[in-house]
Amino acid sequence: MLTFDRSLPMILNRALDAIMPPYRDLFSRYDLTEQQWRVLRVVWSSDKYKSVDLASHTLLATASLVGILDRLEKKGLVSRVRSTTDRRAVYIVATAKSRKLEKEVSPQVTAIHEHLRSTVSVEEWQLMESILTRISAASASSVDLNVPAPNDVAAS
Amino acid sequence: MLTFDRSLPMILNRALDAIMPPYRDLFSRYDLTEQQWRVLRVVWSSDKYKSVDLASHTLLATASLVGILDRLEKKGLVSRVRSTTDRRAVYIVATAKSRKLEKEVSPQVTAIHEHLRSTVSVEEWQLMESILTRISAASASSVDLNVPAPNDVAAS
DNA sequence: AGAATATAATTAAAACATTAATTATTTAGA
DNA sequence: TCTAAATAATTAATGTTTTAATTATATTCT
Repeated sequence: MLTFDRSLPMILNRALDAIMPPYRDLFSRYDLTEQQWRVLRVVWSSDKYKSVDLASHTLLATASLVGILDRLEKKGLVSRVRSTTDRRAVYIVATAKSRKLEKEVSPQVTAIHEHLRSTVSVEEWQLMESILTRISAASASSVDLNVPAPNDVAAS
Repeated sequence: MLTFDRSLPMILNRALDAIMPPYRDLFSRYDLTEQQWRVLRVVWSSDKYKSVDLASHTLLATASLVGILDRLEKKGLVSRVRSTTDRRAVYIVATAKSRKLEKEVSPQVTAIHEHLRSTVSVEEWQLMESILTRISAASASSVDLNVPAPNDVAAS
């Protein structure tokens, strides 16, 4: 029988609960939140990023991004540049200051990750990753099934 | 080389992002949030629960719990009963109204879970669960290492 | 061209998260 | 016993999430 403790959401939340504290401790030493770090990580990976692309890569809703970007901008870590070709769009770019931060923090993040990695074998790690990826993919596509196709018409 | 996309926090967050929408859709049909559901699930599993025990079973901070319980109480789904033996403690008990809700919603939650379960083999599911549990346990204990033991004295 | 539709970013409001401080009560120790 | 420390619940302040609505600009279609 399924107990609440062993439901997938609780398994995943418990794992996140267990692994995040070292990351959060590190980030807070640099006055960053976990979400701010997530945004920076993606911004650093490319020259330019639209908010909408940031959202998909960080798994943050665009509405949440607005406030996070406001605070990052206020700290001088990113700047917003209005696109000239599509004036609705805004590009988010990393500042020199944030590049310095990246060099300082990234190695420490890597160290935390390596420690996590070392707690199980390489094979187990890959297996876990592939299983979770498969469950995720299956869920995502089954959600899509509930969304009417472009030319779909309600039963009538 | 480690890419951000494949870090454990992102793998876990992506999985949660993929699997939660069906649960959230269901809960919102009953005007419940995910966290409210989590609290109810635990409250239903026993006659009495102190806030502090609810926190550990739901993975919610006690400070967050206060507001969630306020709203559940306002909806008439739980009530707070001050303990007579320890007047600091408050027991959270399920109301008859919330028991009705349980009977209606639980089967649908089970259905979502079974669908998730069916996307991978039983062996894979068990493996994933055990690997994540092991990583969680290892992280939790390594966090403890940074916390002074009861009789610990700072190096001097 | 002009109207309907779509898209990008933002705002608004309610719920929740996180950290630190506070209140009330209980327990432990000198 | 009386005080210091621990515990249970709460409050406060700041940051984030979620859903829905809004603004501005682009695109599509006739």
